[in-house]
Amino acid sequence: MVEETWTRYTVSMYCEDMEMDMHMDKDREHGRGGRPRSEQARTAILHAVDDLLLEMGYAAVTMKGIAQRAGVSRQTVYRWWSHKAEILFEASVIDAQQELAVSPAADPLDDLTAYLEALIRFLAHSPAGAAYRALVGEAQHDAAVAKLLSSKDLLGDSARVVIERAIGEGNLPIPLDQATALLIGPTFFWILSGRNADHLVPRELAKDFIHDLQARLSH
Amino acid sequence: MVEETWTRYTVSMYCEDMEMDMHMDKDREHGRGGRPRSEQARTAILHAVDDLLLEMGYAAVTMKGIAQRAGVSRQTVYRWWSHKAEILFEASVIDAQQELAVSPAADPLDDLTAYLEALIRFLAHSPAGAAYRALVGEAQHDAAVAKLLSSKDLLGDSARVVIERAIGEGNLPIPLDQATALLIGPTFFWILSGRNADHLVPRELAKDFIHDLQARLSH
Amino acid sequence: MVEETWTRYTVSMYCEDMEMDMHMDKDREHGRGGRPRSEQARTAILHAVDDLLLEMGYAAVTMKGIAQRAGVSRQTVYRWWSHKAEILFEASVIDAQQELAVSPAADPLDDLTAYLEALIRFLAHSPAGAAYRALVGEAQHDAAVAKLLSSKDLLGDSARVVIERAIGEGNLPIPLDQATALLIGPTFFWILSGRNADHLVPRELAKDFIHDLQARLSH
Amino acid sequence: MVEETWTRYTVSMYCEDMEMDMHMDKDREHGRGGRPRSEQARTAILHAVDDLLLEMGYAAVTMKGIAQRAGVSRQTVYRWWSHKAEILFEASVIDAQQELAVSPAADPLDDLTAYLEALIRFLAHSPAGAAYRALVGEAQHDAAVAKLLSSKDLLGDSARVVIERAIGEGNLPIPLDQATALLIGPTFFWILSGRNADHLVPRELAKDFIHDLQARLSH
DNA sequence: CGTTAACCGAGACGGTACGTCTGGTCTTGAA
DNA sequence: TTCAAGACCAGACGTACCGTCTCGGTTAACG
Repeated sequence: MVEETWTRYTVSMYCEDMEMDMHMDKDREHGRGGRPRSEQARTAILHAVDDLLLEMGYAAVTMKGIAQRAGVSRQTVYRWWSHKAEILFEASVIDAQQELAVSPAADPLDDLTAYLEALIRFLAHSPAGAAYRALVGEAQHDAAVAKLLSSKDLLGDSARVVIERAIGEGNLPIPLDQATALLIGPTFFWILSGRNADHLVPRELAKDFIHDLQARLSH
Repeated sequence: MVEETWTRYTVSMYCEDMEMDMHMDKDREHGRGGRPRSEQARTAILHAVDDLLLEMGYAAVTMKGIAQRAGVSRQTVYRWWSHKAEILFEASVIDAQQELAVSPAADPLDDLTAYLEALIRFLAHSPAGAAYRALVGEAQHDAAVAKLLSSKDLLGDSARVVIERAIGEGNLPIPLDQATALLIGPTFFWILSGRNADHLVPRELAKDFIHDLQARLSH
Repeated sequence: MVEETWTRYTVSMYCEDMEMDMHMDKDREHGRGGRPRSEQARTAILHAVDDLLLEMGYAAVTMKGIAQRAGVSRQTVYRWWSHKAEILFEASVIDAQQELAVSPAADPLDDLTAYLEALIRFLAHSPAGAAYRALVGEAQHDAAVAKLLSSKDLLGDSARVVIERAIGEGNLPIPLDQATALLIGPTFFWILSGRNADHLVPRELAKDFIHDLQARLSH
Repeated sequence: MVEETWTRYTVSMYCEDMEMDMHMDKDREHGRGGRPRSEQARTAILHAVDDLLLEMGYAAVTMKGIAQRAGVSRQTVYRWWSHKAEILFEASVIDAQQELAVSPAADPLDDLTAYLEALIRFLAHSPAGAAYRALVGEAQHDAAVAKLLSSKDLLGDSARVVIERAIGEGNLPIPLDQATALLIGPTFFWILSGRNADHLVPRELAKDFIHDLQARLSH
């Protein structure tokens, strides 16, 4: 099952065990009468956003431009998304989750290193990462975008998974949230402050993270 | 020499021992004849930007709005600054530097803790910090702003000063730049990703940083 | 036969002795099978137009607004009327005919005066008259509305009846059509050009009309 | 002197003895600073309205369309005119005045006949007349347009001139305004109600008008 | 002590995105 | 087949800001 479901103005992610809900959703939402939403229009819009971001840059990602590129009425865009940030988010979140999900490694250090490599690749080189950085940027001066972003903690979630797997939540001397900040923070800062991502050494950063935890344990 | 040029002409900091330079500057720039630049207009614009950002939020910071608020012609704004990012930067950089400069403490841990407290205060609560976060945001999808920001590494510079003072450059097992990322990163990520700054514990973060360095040394 | 067709299907007046026709109409239109047209929807729409015109003004008379107000689907409106002019016409024509029909008076001058009074009341103060003026307005730049209006010469018909009764067609020195223009024209112009209807003196206008005819006779 | 003057959002007509005022107007309006209004843009817009009305009909006369056709920004149109009715009015009023001004004839009957011929030509066949009819139409359901039209009584003014010349105001048994309604009314009604203008006989209408006045005098 | 060139305010200009609105059409499921 | 509901495309609405461009008027160093 590859379908996604959505509700008006919210973004619902792909989830295997959601099939049943989807049926209910559709029935509830569609509620008796009315032309059903055009799946074609929806995907055309999401693709248009992706394409525009890649080809023309963030400045060209415009509600008007999206509609034009998607061959869709402007009203249709506004009907389902309030801001371009919402479209951008929905268009990139699936890719982002995939790019940030790393398969487990035997060694905890390898595991964390692999994750940091993925994180760097995502933030510095991936289109989805570019969208994400743009959204983080907007969030700094737009409360609506900030709320949108906080509704789905992409980076935090992905880091939590890896940390739990590599360290084990029971072994953590600090709350999981703070651990994610220690793991992600230096890389996040390095890239968002415009520094060269090639100078980052994932394995060293992973080691730093482990040393932190060990030092905190021995207190 | 403490001065740096990053606007079309010159950004003059308010340092007493700079008067002479300014004279020279003026002479050089001014060519022969002509009305000199109005210092009154310049400060009015910078104050207008500050005020607008505080009172009306980032959305109201508009070239048009700035000019109106400053009681200045739109042309006069464009004559001296290309983007609103430049004005915002110039308007907040002095405050930022002051807020990020902490007086030395006896103990390295106290020193670092004091710095992190200042950093948190700056990023999470200060108007200048709000401006800085907005600029970092813009930089994610505007190369010009990115270049502007990288011309004056506010956070990096301030951290470097403290690290050198607390640790000593000779004692560092890693390049200074990477050390700043370890120190700043977690806080930077925490705040820019919209988390509650009150949950940060500066002293623990400072300890983490020191442990990192010690662990690296013992390798 | 009192019925006239001018909409796509049929405009049915509310006359008791028309029931049979309606039945026939329905049968004819209905073909075989299918849900019959909802009389409820039809009257709801006509009433909605009336109400909107009165309460919100002509600008609010919108196909969408009519449907909403009538609690009816947009499609249902379009199914039976092409333009909003058609609905407006159908909604006001009955009222208009009643308002323009004056009971005979003993004296020709009284008869004509009574008619002109009704005409002024209709054009200047009646809701149906407002609708009619709006339609005349639209007709100036919309051929379809012009054709619609000319299909039912409300003013001309009502004037013809009165003139025939007061003067007698045999006594007319000019064609009936031209006589109606002489009778109606000054009032029509006065009101449609935005002048104050209170300044009109129906009895004097009636006298003018009679003098015209007498002068023409004596030639 | 062929220039016109204008003030913001109002229409000022051509007037010989206005030269002096114009100077004052320009000085006053332009009031110290600011780029002066582009006469080129203004005439381009007025011509565009004329052209669109002729070529594409009233439906195509759109603020957007006008701007596009005139090669002018939309904002520039809105800066000087609120409604498209204002532009239409300003664009056609000069032509209208010229078309409705008839040179005096020896005989009063000839004078009035010539005027009615001009009136019929204007209302039924002239582009300026088409614009005028459209405006009268809009005025029936738009108070702003009604006010605009009443600010310059095109038809009334032209008729008054002729009546005064042909009859003499002293000889009128009724107010001048009412006389104009008697003269214009029948023709106005005939054409605006969609009847064939060729069936009008100006000389007979002129006679009717004269007979009216004579009959009123002899009371 | 007048030139003169760059400054300043005001504000009109062409462009273009914004978010909303209506016009018509189409597609559902129920009656 | 009609109905209510409502999504669809198309495109005009009026507003806002962008960056550029005239204007008339000011001002201080230069000659």
